[in-house]
Amino acid sequence: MSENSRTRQRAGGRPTMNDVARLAGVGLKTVSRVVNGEPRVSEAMAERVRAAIEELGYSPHEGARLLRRGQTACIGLLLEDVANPFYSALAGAVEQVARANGFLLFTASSEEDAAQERELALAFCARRVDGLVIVPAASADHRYLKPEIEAGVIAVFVDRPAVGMAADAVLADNVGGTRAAVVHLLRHGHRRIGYIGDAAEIFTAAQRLRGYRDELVDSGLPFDESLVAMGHPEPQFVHAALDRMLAGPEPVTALIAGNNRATVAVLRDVSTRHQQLALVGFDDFELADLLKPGVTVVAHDPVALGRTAADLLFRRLQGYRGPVQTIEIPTRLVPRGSGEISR
Amino acid sequence: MSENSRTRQRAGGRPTMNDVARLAGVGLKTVSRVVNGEPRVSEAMAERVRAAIEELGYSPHEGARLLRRGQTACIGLLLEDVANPFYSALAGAVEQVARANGFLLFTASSEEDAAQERELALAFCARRVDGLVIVPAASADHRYLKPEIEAGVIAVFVDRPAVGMAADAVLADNVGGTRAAVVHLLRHGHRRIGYIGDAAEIFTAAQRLRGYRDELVDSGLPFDESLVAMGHPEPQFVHAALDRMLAGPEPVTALIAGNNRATVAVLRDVSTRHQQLALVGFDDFELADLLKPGVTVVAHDPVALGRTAADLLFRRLQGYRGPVQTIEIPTRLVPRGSGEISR
DNA sequence: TGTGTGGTAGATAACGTTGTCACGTCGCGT
DNA sequence: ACGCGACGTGACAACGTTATCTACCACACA
Repeated sequence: MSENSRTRQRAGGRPTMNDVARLAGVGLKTVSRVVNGEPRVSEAMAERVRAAIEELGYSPHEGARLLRRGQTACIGLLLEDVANPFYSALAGAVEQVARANGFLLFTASSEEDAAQERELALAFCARRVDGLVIVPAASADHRYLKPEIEAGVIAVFVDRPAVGMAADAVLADNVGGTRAAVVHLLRHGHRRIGYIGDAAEIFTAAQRLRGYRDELVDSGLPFDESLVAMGHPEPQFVHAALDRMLAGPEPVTALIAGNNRATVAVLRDVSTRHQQLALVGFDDFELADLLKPGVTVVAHDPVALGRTAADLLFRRLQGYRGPVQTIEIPTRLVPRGSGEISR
Repeated sequence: MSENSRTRQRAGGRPTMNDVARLAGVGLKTVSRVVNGEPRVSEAMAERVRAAIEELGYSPHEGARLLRRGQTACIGLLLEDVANPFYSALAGAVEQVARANGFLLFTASSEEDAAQERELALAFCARRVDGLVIVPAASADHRYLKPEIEAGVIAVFVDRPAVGMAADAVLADNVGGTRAAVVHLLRHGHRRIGYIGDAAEIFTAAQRLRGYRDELVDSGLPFDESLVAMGHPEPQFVHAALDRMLAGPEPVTALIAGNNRATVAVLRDVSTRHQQLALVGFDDFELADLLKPGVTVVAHDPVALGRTAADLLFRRLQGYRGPVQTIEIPTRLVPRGSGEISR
């Protein structure tokens, strides 16, 4: 008992394997064997060790174990903003896969800032995560990751591809998504279709714009710059864009919003106007069906995105050495009313 | 050069401080001093070391450093489900505070399962996180954390208090919130007010129910069990509850929904019925203002909740030794129309 | 010339694990 | 009786850092 408490105090904090060994009167390695369930330990020894563990309340120091072992059983997830429902759904999926593989997950938000992304990614690497799932910040250049990847870190990019470097990526079919949106609106008779998207240096924003333009052109319609507004979907920005598009002799009769933020901003703004306006949003969102009219969207699946990326990461961690790949997750147009308003 | 590459290969993976020391032809500790910016290193030495670091692409192994130092500069965040917008907002706030303090953040979801919560919390502790922010799962008992806390881990509970143990907690004013909701509905002439909340063993659900009951009773109205439904707010559950409450000679004319999920479920269900029903939801949510009518809610502030909890955690990590405390974050009724429907 | 003194540098021992190896003790076949 | 695996056990080094302590040098001072 006094032996016990003396032992416990020694470390100041937690009991170590050494303390257990001393208390049980066995060798250090024997404790290690018992803790790890290795064979060739006599039942008598094992029992003594277990008793000592119990008495001291010992729990193994994972950090030390993993230092020795050379891997950490952690992955890092870097996204733009956990608080964005799209990314939090993605995060939930990654987390689930990580847990299923017995890994813990670091999470951090780059806040769409390339420097912060880099800093956080390198902080993860300094912690020697085994892998990284990254939603790149706009205008980031990922060459900074090369040394880490050469050192063995597995990186998988989601939603946006790596820049300056070949790396696995899991992307949504952005081009196909806006193409489908345009087709849908054309089918309902619209010929003047506006587009409000996020800042053009964001990969997904650029891709979606491309889908919009390509589909228009392929349909024999002009691509009119004045019907496009790219920028952070702040209320003022959206308001000004709508003012512009709805003015003049040929106002737009339909609008595509490039992401969930833009869609919401447009809905807010339009609700203060009198004009009827058909709308298709990119990204599905909760309650889209409860608005009047329901909001037609191009849905893509953040959960599939996250799960697929994490699965690929773990396949690589388990030794899969296939070539760098880009996986595309399909998008799907969900008609709910707002896109079906006819001219 | 061949020395260099041989050295680099040695570890199989990354160069270590030892490799740097060897290449620079200096002692191990000198490298350590340079890396940590300690004084008393001659400029000549420092320069040689920096050159070697550069050449090898060395980056320090944070895990090893922290093993030696005895702390990890990590905290763990445990919540019900990252994908729930309420919790992801909370997570974002915690993450921000962690980053501001130079800490990394582990995130995991308990999925409202006490066993999983325990397992994850202990996994965090095995990684020797310095602190823990926990949204307890329903019917969890937190005595399992006692040894960890005695060993120095700081735990702060958010949204729901610890069970079986005194611990810091940051809670919303749940009782006050539903009281305010009841007052609001009474003021608009309602006398038959239903309540649909989450499972009764969830702390917040119980508290909110209490506020509802207390305010009714204080106002001289009867508390009628048949107007209350507590359970997972699945569509069928909500549907059945509404059927019951809206039937009979004295149907409810107003309803309080106990959380964001319940509110949404109620909205969906009500939209398929003909009856007019006043509604106040607990938890604000995006687009609540865009629905027709706008949804009146009792808003509470997940960001304030998370930030306050994390701040308290870090104050304790910095040595603050005040008594265990419970901080209550106020709630605020936001009238938007759905609660203002008169009888 | 001996002696402090102050500033550098490195050897060595930790931190808490696990892997390698060597040791002793069986039981068994020859 | 002897060698020989198989088994159980523990000493020891290693993982990549940091802290402690000692050694060295140069210089100023008595």
